[in-house]
Amino acid sequence: MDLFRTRCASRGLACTHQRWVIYRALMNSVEHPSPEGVYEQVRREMPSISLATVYKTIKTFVEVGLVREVSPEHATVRLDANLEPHHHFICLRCKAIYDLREEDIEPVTLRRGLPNGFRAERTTVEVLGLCPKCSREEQAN
Amino acid sequence: MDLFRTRCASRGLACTHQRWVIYRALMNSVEHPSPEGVYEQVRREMPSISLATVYKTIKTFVEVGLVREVSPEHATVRLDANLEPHHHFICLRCKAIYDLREEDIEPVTLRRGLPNGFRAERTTVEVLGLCPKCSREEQAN
DNA sequence: TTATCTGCAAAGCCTTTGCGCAGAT
DNA sequence: ATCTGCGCAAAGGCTTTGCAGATAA
Repeated sequence: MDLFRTRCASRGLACTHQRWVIYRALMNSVEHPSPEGVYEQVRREMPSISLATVYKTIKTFVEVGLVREVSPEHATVRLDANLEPHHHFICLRCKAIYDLREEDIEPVTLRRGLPNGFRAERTTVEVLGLCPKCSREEQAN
Repeated sequence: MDLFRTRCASRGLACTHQRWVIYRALMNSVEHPSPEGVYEQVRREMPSISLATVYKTIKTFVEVGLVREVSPEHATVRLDANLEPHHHFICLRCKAIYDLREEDIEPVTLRRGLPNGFRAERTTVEVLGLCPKCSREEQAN
């Protein structure tokens, strides 16, 4: 709680009850909830909270780096007619997606296997970085 | 074109001009277009096509396996309060996301480096499969 | 006290759906 | 000829926004 207070202060955020409850919901969840899921959870403790507040708060948290989105790099649906197994390079700046051939990446191996009961089917690797164009433009700044 | 005709036939799909143009747009694009992007592209050749048709066709193609979505495994936004570098296991059945500790996965290495001009910043691995619960339920069927 | 935040309701995407006509088999 | 697919417009989700009252600093 004090930690949360400090973290808000250092980012110039007001430490409100709503934000604290939402933050706790995020910290305590192991299942990577959706905004709706956060809302459900928070509502148990604070039935009057609005979904809009949850969305706004999540956005704020992501912006100040208190929370991350899972794989949000390519924001909208993207299509791939290449059905061969392969991996992707995603440009963090322009969101372009490039194919990486599977042979170009060392096979991913799990060091101690998955926890009991989990069954892996396939593995994909996302390399995040800057494409040539964005890399150049970034340097120009 | 004949290949496309065959592929449609084998899946019981009518081989229409619209589908052919959309399929070509997908095959010829290297940038993993969004549905909007496909629409833009297709419209150059067929200005009368409707966005709804593009969506329907894409959905059909994905269903019959002619095309894939890039990382559609966890359909909606998912949040992560764990800011440490780590990877994810995604259950293909229930879409649950579990953390995999970074130390449990061999570091990903690029066999021959990225093409010229690309700069990598970080790499994330997604292991796709079945979680214990879904694994059990799948076997029960 | 002043600036920021919350809740509400309305608006904005993106995507899907229903239906009648057109086109493929 | 029959069945499937297309285009249109309308509806459906999810997410964002504007504003007035409430709360933190």
